[in-house]
Amino acid sequence: MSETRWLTPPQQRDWRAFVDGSVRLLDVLDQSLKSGHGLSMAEYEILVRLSEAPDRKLRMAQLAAEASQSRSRLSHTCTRLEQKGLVRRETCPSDKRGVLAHLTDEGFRALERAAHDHVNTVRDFFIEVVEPADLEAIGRAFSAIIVRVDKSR
Amino acid sequence: MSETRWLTPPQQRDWRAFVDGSVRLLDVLDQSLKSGHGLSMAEYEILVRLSEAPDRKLRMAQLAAEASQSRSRLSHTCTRLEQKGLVRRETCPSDKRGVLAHLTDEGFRALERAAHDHVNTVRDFFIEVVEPADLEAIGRAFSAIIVRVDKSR
DNA sequence: GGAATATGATTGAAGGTTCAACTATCCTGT
DNA sequence: ACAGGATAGTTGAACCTTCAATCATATTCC
Repeated sequence: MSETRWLTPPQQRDWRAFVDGSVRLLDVLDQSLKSGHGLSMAEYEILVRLSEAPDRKLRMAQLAAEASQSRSRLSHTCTRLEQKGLVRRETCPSDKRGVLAHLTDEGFRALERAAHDHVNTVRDFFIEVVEPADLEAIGRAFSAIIVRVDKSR
Repeated sequence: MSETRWLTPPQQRDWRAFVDGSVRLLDVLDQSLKSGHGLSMAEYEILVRLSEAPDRKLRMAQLAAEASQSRSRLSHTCTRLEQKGLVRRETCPSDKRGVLAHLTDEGFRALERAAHDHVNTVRDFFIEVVEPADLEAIGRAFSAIIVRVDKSR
């Protein structure tokens, strides 16, 4: 059994700030979306990705990857979004195993409304609070983390 | 109804990198803790805070605040941790409404074991991947976010 | 061509989180 | 002293996520 190599105190401070801060920030965003528009952040992310896809359609697997969700979770969430009328599913013509999720017009309008408030919350609790140079650092750092995590799968 | 002030493209890029990256990173940590030690990250955080508290005891409300959890969630989680024998609860002598959670010796040992692996995962997927200067930026940024979020409550 | 295997997606059950309602104790002002 | 209100924590139900099993279609390879 190898010795544990602890983080240095500054590393530990920074790491903890991230863990606590990100949990709180994502909580604020989730609550604000939910109370204002009845959407969770996970649902919102799905709608965003669909809205940007060509024809507002995406295969389930790709949507899951883009929204950082498991396929199972996406299936359940899509079922709920479908019941709300925001998304519809159809079988993929080129691969009959596949399913295309697509954003309905109602879904698009719901997203437009939610996005307005959401962006303001992101501004108030993130963009305005963080120095521009630190924001860039965050972009760099987390892009690298995404690469690292995806490499490990 | 006011116009939506969208983020600039670089702001949007950085923001999305953070959302995606942090979800994936926290997922990796959660899974690694769960598969290796049967603990969720939320449970781990609770054990850490308790281990650092004087006498390894903390009031529920303070523990909830330090672990960025709701009181309700903490209650449920403590019930599970108690069933595993890692935590015990006792009524607070100075305020009979209050409850003190305290880490058992078994809980402390479980934490020691989990921490060893956890720190290595944090190293592999975070510390080693992020430039030192960017790490400092993250510390600064999220400390400011914590202040901002807590101010809004 | 067809058996074996891989991939895409869904399902149900188990486990965890949130929300609102509730109990109990403590504090405040009169 | 005590009514009213605030604070601490728990609870159960509804909701969401995870996990393992399943079904169907596609691909590989002999």
